[in-house]
Amino acid sequence: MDKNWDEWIQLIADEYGLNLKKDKETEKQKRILEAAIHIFSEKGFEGASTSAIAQRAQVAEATIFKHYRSKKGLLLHLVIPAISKVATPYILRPVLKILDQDRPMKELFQDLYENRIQLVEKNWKKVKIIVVESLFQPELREALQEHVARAIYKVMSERVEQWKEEGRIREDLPTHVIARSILSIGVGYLLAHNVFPDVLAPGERKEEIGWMAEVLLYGIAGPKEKEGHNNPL
Amino acid sequence: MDKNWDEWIQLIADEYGLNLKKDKETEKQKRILEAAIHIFSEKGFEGASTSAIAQRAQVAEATIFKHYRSKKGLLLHLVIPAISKVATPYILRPVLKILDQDRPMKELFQDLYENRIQLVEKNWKKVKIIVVESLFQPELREALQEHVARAIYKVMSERVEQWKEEGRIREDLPTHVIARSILSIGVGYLLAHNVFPDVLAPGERKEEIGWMAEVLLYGIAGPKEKEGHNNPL
DNA sequence: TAAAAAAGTAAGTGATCACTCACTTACATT
DNA sequence: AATGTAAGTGAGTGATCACTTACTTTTTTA
Repeated sequence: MDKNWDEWIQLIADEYGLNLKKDKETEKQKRILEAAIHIFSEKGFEGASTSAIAQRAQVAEATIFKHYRSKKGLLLHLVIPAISKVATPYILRPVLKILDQDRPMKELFQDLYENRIQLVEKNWKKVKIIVVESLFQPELREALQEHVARAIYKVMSERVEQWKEEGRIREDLPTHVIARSILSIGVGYLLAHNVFPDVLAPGERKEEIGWMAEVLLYGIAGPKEKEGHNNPL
Repeated sequence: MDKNWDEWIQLIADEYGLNLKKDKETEKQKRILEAAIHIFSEKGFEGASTSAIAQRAQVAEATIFKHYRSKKGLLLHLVIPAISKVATPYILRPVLKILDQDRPMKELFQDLYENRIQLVEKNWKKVKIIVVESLFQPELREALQEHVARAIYKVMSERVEQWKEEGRIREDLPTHVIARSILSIGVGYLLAHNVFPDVLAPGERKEEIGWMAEVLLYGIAGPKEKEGHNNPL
């Protein structure tokens, strides 16, 4: 969340007429945003038509353009505030609170996964829009990479290195590998449950999350395979 | 790859006029397919226009419709054969060959990741099209889930259960959790490298894959955390 | 080699797209 | 109560969309 981020947002805001302080939102504006989230996430940005959004929001099509200037302006009005929030203290605090507790790592990762999975699933439509659209709009992808991925990585790697010193995490693994592994296990769960349910995701959530933390910390190797392993113990 | 799959393909083939045996492909047909892969993967299905594809393929727009009937027919002509192949002996054999070797698990997973990551990266454009479009086209998603995800899961779970008996994999973890963990680590690498490069993916591939297998098998916990763990040894 | 079939295309088609314009309505300010 | 401003809209606009038709060229077949 450096200065470039704010500058970049201001550029986008000027170009697409975002009002960054959204205190004064009309009833109809709220309906438009809700409809846009629904239809963008269901059809994708290009597949969604402004007339369909207007119809769902029960407003005239012209009203959309009055407030958001263009279809892309409408998209960014949904996406930019959401992205901004992610690296924000408000969203990041629960993570820090969890990570900085002096408890067994397993409980800690369970809480972390529980917390972030809830957050993603509650905002699944927006997340889907952001992820898909970042595949096609380079500026969005760069913003996500530079300001969200980097911020998350920073928080994670700080903790990882501290844990290494305390002997709670293996010292022989590169920090970026550990950070990516933590994320991979979580993303894998989300993909399995939200994109291909029923196949890779049969269990209860609480229990599943327990297994995730278990695998992350102790791996899947059985006794036969562990014999030869250079255990740091 | 059961009977329903073949029936489903036949239905789609009839509706969209796919010729499932693509022995007789014209020079121009190849150019159209190449152009379609390029433009679909860059702009998405809805964002791609048939005129742009025709232009890139250096053919008249009508030629596309002569061969593929509709835009969606063109998409499915790319996507269905690719999906069909995945659960096919030709594509699956290398996996079985790797998994059924009597070698240390770590070497085995390294080879598995190496092999599959190469396959995905070589076909990255097609993979991107299939993944994104399956988010928006329910029939495509169901086909992927029913026939690819299930097939992969079957192969994986058979091996996992065998390994459990041999003591090479922990017996206390549910099979689906192990299968998903193996996939998650691989998918995490692919996402990091192909969607957000430069941030989570700084190392050499060979080395990275080594770390992936290491984490998968032995976890990230340090000596302090391992003390209390119910090690199956 | 003549006829049939397939490949290929130029020039359209109506439908739908994002977006604008001219205008009315609602509301806050003084 | 008058006035300025923002909210909201019906009826368009040209551009572009996927797709068709009527036709020519190339290849295959008998």
